[in-house]
Amino acid sequence: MDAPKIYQSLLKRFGKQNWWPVLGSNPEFEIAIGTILTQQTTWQQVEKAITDMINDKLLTPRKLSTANIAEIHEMIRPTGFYRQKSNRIINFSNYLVKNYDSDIRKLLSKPDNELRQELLNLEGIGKETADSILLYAANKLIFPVDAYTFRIFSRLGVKTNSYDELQGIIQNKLPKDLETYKEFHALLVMLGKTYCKSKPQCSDCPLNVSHMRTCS
DNA sequence: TCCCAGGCAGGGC
DNA sequence: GCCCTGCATGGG
Repeated sequence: MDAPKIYQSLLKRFGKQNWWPVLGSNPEFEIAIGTILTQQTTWQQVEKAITDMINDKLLTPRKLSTANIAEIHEMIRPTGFYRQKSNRIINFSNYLVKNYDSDIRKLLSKPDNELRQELLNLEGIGKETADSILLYAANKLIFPVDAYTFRIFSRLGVKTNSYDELQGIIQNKLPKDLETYKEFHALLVMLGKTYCKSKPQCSDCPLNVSHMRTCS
């Protein structure tokens, strides 16, 4: 059972997920900030924080780069790790102001490899966050590998803890199509939340049950 | 009460 | 390179 078949099963079971939801008028920047805020938390908390920032007209590189840090703390507190995340989004905003005239699209229009490496050099942006920005904000054919993806593929027999290896396996099998990439990542998260927490919950799993029962 | 969430960085080895 | 820990709030 490889990536395209898993994708079809999940799409049939859960339907389209329509990631990445955007609430304001600067989609690319909002998605990038969202990828930082959503680290190790739920989307519901991120939505609260983003809504607050939009209502206070704070969600622009210039505003965030000069805002009172205490104000940012209050806005994003629900997402957890708020002191680290504040520093990360301020640093990212400063970077855009200084190097890209506050226009994230100038950064996102760079070649894939160059852009990815540049994102990885920024504080608080690791592989999954960088790849989420590449896929959802820059519309590049790059697949983000998250903890659920490791867990699900491991239970299906693809046992690796190498991000690059699993990403390569998925990208080699998946149709080269943006919507497929975006939906498959979102669907894996949906499957994981529903059936694949650290303790196996395999009953009624849309994937092959005998495979999923080999959970560890 | 305990576990978990759409990770990352830094240290030890 | 891999493994561990701190970071923090909120919901089930």
